[in-house]
Amino acid sequence: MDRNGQGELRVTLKEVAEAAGVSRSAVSRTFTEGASVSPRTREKVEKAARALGYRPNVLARSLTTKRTALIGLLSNNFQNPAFMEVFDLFTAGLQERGLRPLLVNQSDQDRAEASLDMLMQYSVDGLIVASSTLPAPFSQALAQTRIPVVHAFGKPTPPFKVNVVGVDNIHGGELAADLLIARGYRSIAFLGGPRTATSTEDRLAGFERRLGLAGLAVERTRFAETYSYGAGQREMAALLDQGPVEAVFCGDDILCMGARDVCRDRGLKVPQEIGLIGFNDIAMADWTAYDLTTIRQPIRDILISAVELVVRLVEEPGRSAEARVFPCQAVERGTLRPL
Amino acid sequence: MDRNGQGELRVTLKEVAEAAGVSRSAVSRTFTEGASVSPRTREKVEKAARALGYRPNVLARSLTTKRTALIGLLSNNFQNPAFMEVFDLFTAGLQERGLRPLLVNQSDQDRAEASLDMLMQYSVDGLIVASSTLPAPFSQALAQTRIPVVHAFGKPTPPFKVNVVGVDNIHGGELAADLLIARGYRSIAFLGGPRTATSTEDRLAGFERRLGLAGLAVERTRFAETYSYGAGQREMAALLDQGPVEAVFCGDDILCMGARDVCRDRGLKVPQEIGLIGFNDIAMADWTAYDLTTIRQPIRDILISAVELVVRLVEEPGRSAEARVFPCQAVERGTLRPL
DNA sequence: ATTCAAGATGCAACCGGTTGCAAAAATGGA
DNA sequence: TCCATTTTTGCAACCGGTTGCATCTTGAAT
Repeated sequence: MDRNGQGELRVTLKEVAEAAGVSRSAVSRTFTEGASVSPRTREKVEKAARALGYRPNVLARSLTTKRTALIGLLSNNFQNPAFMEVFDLFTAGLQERGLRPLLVNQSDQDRAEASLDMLMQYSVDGLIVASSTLPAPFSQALAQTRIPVVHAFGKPTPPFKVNVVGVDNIHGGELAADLLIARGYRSIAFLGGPRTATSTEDRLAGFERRLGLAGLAVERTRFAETYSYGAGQREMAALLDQGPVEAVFCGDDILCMGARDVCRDRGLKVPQEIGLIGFNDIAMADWTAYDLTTIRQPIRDILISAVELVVRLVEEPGRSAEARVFPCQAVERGTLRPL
Repeated sequence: MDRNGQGELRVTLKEVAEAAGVSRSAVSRTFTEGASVSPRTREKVEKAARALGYRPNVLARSLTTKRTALIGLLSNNFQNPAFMEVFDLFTAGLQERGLRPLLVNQSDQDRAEASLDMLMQYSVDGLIVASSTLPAPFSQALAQTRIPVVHAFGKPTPPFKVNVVGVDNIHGGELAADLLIARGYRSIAFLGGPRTATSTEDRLAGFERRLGLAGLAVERTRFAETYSYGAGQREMAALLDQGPVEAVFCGDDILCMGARDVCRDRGLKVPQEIGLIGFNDIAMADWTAYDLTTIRQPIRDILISAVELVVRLVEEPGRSAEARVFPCQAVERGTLRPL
């Protein structure tokens, strides 16, 4: 008795039917969009339901409808405060559409198939993976299951096997290079995120290419193993220890904030003595202690679009994969010297 | 056909039973802990299951077991980057126990009963509310449903009707006062979070009481309407505009960071010209740009305990409500002048 | 008043599992 | 080897809903 603390209190379809003096089907139909019920029956049912405090059990329903309205939300960036924005937009976007986010914390890389397993067990209707660096075994396993997936912040790379919404990181890297070139920086370093992430590769590739066109080269590169403040500090310290540079392009704002703080600690004036440029334009980039010049990624657009896409995929399973890419944009604040 | 993109691929109990040449019950039993199955049957079933890629449908199971292993996670702090820590610990803690977090973004205050409705519809086993300021209609509605609830970061106040795990905010306020008194500050202001939050009240109450014992009083108080950097900036600016103070106790680290930055912008040296003390000791408090002296709230302990408590409540529904309170602790960094 | 199509209703089967119960099989002791 | 126990197994009912189909109403048109 009363195993789950709700026990006898949980009102079911049957009880409402009895109270209203109609069949169970009638009750069910009252609560399903577009079903055929006479106003009089509906009236009776609704009254009884209200009186009893009836709430349809979505999970039982899902058994026959094959829809749970559950959307998996998988991320490995739980250390990154910037991701709060991502979660906020995601959950809000899903809720607006009557969907529910089932969160998966994939911070420890190994348990990938366990995560997938559980997502399947809960019959999520769709899955959004929010992570630039999607572990390889994952995409494979993912392809096995026929769950609609959209990879937010992923790389849109033909042939499009998996749905992606993100930005053109190569272009982002180019924008950063343009800015540094315009300001006359010549001795330039790159401090990126995880080396394996395609986003890191692309940002660096675009950056190098544009620098190359201007007859410049990246003088030194370092890669942080995670997107975290501490990692940014460590790599920046190491970078400076290897010798001076005029400017550094950080592959992520959080890294850039760490970097900026080691400059601060060492008495290196930004932007007078060293220039810094980040990537993302997270909310904190605007904080006056940092005031980061950075390459903006339209996070909001990406997330809204990702939610919209996953919903569409659920409704239209045959749909072929699609890539949606948004433009980056330079936003100038105070970490680069003026012209 | 193939409505949800998984379609015929989804393997069911029945198919496994047929493949293994046993009854459906046998299959069910091999997948339920502690059921009676002979090694030989289990072997056959497991083989068939593996071959077919069978995954039990947790939702169908929940129909009879009355357990979904879904734990609601409700918060209204989606703007606060500090909450990333909270989410990380929560999701990790739940996952460890084979539970799943169903996220609810309660940022817009009004839709409280809608959120509850949906939590009931999904038959969550339990609910964790992570928010110091639990909207009033909420606690009432919550009491109606018999869902086990633990209110993390809430106020443990007798008679304990609802489970709470948090800290003694009064004591926290006292610690802050002690620190300021010891450093000889005399003209002191308070910059708190939402006025309605009991946590704010308590921190201020403890703070004032201890100041009073030392013959001091809080000179000015201001309340931010949200826990955000921007709100901290605004209130600090307003506070300074009202006239100078020697030190300010911020009811939250995020507010304190905003406050510190308006000092920085106005050329007010911290801690030489003004002292600042925060509350929480979030990860960012340690960032060298801020280096906040603050009152530490043992977030990790609170969250681990909250998860553990909700699990216990699910297992033992009759259990009477409990309050778990952890101690605060002063952590001294660089925003208060030395002795 | 009669006819007929459209709409409303209930029955019963089903979704993918679990579980009480009784029968069947395995085990062990004498 | 035989009998009493214990374990294993399958049957069938159930969890809380949905839905195809056949039957019954209803209302409009004639």
